[in-house]
Amino acid sequence: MESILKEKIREAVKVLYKGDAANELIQIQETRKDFKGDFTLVVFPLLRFSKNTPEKTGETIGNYLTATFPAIKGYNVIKGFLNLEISDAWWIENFSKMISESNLFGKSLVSNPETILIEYSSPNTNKPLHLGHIRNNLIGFSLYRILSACGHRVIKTNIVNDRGIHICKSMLAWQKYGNVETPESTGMKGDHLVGKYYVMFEKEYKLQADELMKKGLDEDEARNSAPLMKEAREMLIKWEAGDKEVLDLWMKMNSWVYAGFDETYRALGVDFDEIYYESETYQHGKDIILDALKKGVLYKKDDSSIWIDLTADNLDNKLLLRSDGTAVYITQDIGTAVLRQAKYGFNKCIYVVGNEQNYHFQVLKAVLKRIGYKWSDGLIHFSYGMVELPEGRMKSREGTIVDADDLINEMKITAREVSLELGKLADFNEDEKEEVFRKIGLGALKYFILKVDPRKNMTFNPAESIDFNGNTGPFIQYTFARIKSVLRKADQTNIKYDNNILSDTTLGAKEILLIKLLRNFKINVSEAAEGYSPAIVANYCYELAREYNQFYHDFSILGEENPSIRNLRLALSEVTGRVLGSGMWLLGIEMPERM
RNA sequence: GGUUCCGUAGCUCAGUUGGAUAGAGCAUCAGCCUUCUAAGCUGAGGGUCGCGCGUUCGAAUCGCGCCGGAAUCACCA
Repeated sequence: MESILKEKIREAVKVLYKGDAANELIQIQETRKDFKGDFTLVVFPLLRFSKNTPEKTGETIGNYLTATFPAIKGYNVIKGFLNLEISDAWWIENFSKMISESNLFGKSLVSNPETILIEYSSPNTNKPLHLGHIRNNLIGFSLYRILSACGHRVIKTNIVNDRGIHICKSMLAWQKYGNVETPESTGMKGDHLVGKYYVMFEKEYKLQADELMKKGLDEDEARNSAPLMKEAREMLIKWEAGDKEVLDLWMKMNSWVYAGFDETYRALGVDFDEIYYESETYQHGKDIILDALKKGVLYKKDDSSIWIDLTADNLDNKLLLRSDGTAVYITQDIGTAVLRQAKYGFNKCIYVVGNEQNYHFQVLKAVLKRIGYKWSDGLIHFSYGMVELPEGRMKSREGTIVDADDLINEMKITAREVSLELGKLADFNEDEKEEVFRKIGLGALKYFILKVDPRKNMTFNPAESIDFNGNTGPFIQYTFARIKSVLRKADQTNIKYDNNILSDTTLGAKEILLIKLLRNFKINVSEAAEGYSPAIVANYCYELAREYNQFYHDFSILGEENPSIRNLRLALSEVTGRVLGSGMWLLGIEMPERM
């Protein structure tokens, strides 16, 4: 409609004022709720053609449009704003198309489909996943769905940080204090078991360092010479040298962790097409760096460490390989990126990684560019914000880390409590009930996190996250369940709706409002894709649910006497349900039929 | 100190190609279930959009300068 209107207005300017209005001068927007009308033309930019007052210009154009364009039934001018009123018949025709549409997002939204690789999750194998990972996973997975829905080819990948000194720490602690504990023997989830030993290492290590400081060493010396730290370093050297005993232990403990991660991923409903392991890609990164050194892009210091000078890019000199030849963090990212490009030939590679690593990704991009990879322009660091608690940042030292598994369980428990209290599922069996509780608990958690602009830091308030009223996932799920209930009842009473809404059906203001909102779905999805923001979809779903609830409250659907109006209302309900379901699906949120 | 990001109601957040009287939810107060699911709906109070200057017919939105907060600037990952 907007584009047709623009065309008509352009024509009006030509006929009325002999002017040629450029596209950006014709500003159409939806009329604000408190004014009469559907679409509004901002007339200020057109005054240069009319050479008249804003009011007079608005009236002249309004008259012209009403006379020549049947879809416009009237207009009013307030200050410099021309509010156009659209005929019911036009809305009905528009809505009728939506009813029969099978694909609500429209895969054809994008004219140039791209191959997009998306990396998210990126866990370390020494600790279980926490709240920060949850945000990361949810954003990454939702972006995958949104970009796919727009017609792109999207590959979900994960890079697992499975090597390094931090991994050795948990291995060493397990060896020393573990009493050969296993997930089976303890009943603990593997990632939690390994995490326990990582914490144990840090505790013992700190005791040793404190002891040495009492003996007069300064902090750095104490940290470096603590026996545990020395042992961990020796273990890393053995690992890099391929020591069988160390490798066996490493593989055993990592396999415990992976089993634990898989469980958490399954609970969250996220997955990957390909998982990369740092232990498999860092060597490739080293080769690339050594190769680039030969070409003279990099330089070697006297201690034989390898560096790149990025001062021309407004960055620093950056270390790429240590003096002992071992890899640093960025080494593996270089290797991984090259491997991925070779395999998939991506147009874009989106890294869903926290904003604390902004500098790292600037460097990564600059390094790849300097080495000569033109595709490095397609690397995008999707820098999402930190999750903080009401009392500040999560700190492992203070034990304020919110564990992912715990949180998911708590959400399910809360959902169970609330549901049982309301007692609407009396005829469900236990499994069916649990399934609903799961959907609601996870829906609440996912929506709570995804409704916030991903780029901003957010505060996670546990008390608010378990509130299922207002702007929450369960509110939207409830609206959906309510719609399903109406449709079931319609079915039982043999009231069928059909696609043919009579064009002379009278529309109420609320009904027009709903139609307008529904047709905005696609626009919101493509905006979410362009801006990499699931929050746009989340907030859209909320607005639609709220609007529908008002409509539901104000009007009877099944009780409506006039069959064509009843049919329209049923169709509105059905399409609203479909759009809510699709929108929430894009966020990875499941919708219960009843709750 | 350099770089990047952020600052909107008591709290959590929406709000951009600059547009009309800045919106929700939570919390507080007052109402609505004999009728399609009350996890809902209606109403009230609550704002110098951090501060100042500038650009413009028009600024929460753009520019500059302050103030406040976060992240980062490792031979850690």
